[in-house]
Amino acid sequence: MIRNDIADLVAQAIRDAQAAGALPAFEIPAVEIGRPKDPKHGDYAANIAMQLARPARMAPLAVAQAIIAHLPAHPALGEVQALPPGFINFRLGDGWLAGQVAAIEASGGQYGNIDLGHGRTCQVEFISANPTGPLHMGSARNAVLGDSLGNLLAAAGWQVQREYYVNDAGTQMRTFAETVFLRYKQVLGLDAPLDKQHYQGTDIIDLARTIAAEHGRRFLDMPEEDAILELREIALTKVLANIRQTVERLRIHFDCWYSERSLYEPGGRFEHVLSHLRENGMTTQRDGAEWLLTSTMGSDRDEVIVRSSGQPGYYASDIAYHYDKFALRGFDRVIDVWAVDHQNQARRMPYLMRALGLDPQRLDILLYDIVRLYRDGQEVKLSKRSGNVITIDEVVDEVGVDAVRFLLLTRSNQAVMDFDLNLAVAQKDENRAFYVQYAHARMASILRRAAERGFPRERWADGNLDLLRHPAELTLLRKMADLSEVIERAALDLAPHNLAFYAQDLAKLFHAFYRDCRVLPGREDDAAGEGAAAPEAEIAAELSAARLRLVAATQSVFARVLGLLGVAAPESM
RNA sequence: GCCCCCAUAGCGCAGCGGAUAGCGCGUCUGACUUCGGAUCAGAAGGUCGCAGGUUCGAAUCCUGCUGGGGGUACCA
Repeated sequence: MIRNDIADLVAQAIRDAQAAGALPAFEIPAVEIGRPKDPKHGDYAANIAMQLARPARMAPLAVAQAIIAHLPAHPALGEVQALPPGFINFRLGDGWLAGQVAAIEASGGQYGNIDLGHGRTCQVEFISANPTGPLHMGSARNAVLGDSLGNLLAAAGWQVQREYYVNDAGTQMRTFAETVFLRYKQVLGLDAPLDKQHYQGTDIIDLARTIAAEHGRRFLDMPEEDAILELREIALTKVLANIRQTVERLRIHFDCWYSERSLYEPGGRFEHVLSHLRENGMTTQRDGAEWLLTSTMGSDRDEVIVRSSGQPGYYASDIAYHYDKFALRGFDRVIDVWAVDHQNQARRMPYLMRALGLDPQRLDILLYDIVRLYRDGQEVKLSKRSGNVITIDEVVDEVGVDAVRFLLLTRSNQAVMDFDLNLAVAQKDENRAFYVQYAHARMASILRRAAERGFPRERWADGNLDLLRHPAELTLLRKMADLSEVIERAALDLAPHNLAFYAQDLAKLFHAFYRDCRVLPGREDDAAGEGAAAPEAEIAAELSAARLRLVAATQSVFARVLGLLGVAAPESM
């Protein structure tokens, strides 16, 4: 990455300046390279001279000049200058920028990739919504964040595994099964009122109707407990099938669907972990329950691992599941994507990790804030209890996958998201997904046109990139050269929204280039011909070839970024 | 009570301790006989919630306060 190269060059220059006596001896701090906002300050800036002013006992500007005087040459660098109060500004060379077209072509669609992961394994676990009904819009943000994060980490050198944790154990599942049973009885004409704690959603009526159609009245002719258990399995299968379908529509693929219940099978993970913890003296009996001694790991309290009833406690599944992830399946790193209402649980995870003898640094919890849905300016309240739910499928039907994915990625994770169904569906200026996709389609259109006008790829594939010197061309190239830094920032912060903003910026710069720079040989050719200057016509064709390479390269960068976001890159629209 | 998150232009939001705080929408004014006008250019619009502190330098870090959201159980 060019920024790191510059940091290395500066550190080297300081050492050389010290060796030459231009700077006094002092310990060299880490060199930070920033990005100036104002383009006239160049592409990169170092503030090191100001930091060194005190130890060097020199004016910041003089330090900066001494560093520049000893700066080794680098092919990417153009002008380098010192400016008050002591910044060193670096400008990328035009030739190097133009050469990025070739670098993009050679990257095989992987331009911008970096290597933070060094091939280590990283599991991203996301969605993991209770399988008690269709996925609703709250899960959509989770889905899109998790999936894009997976793409991003893969681009950053991690070996990514995507996992959906199926909460098919516990009391929620029990309540769900009871609700299905009651609805089933209702469908068959029996009086079976729901209780307050049961799921009120009408989707379960449909579910019960289907089950009644397939299985008849047979669940009425067996002990109620048996009926509930059997219905639980049937309903679970159907709900999961529905969830899988929705997930596919969102263009998400999970490598593994992990059953919570499997943790509690005889001889399963939970038993294994529990005995492991007991052997290590990490549990104790108190008030009839068994507690995990997280207080010895820095927590303000212990956690119940086995309730006095004999049932596993709240954190039992988390303990067994994460032990499985790290100690048994051996992921180097795990990221759990959770909604902000799990913040307390998230805060306790590091202590659980320590109690398990695992390094908490290997686990990241990505907390994101809620989604508020609006229609016609009115908030649509989601409430599972009342059964008022807007499903992902409904919104995708209305808005389309691309708008849903893009819009959900245009907020930072910890900002509340207001999602207006009408705006998203309007597909006008408000919809940024369309703006970005339009830019890609326009590039595709230009390349199609070139071929139609007898200028196919073979004729411009080796166009002379040194002709790319127009400010609009160079600005576009600068932005593309940024991609690896955007990927780095987004991967380090677990913040895919950086990519969504980058895509918009890039689209804007492409449109500016399109405005200022004619790509296809057209009127400019004719004008040159009228002036009886045949060589100029030839130059126009060469310039056109260079620009076609630039357009094709830009298109591939766009496809890449849209791919990381999980948004389609259409050839036309 | 305690803990976490949020507060930036009329509205919606970006912004890794750096230079004149940006983007979109909205408003106003403009741009197609030429590659996609689903586009582009220009203008107006800010005491970065308030008050202190750290720093050569703070929207960014620290403390306190105000306002909004969330979390705090042998419930999941």
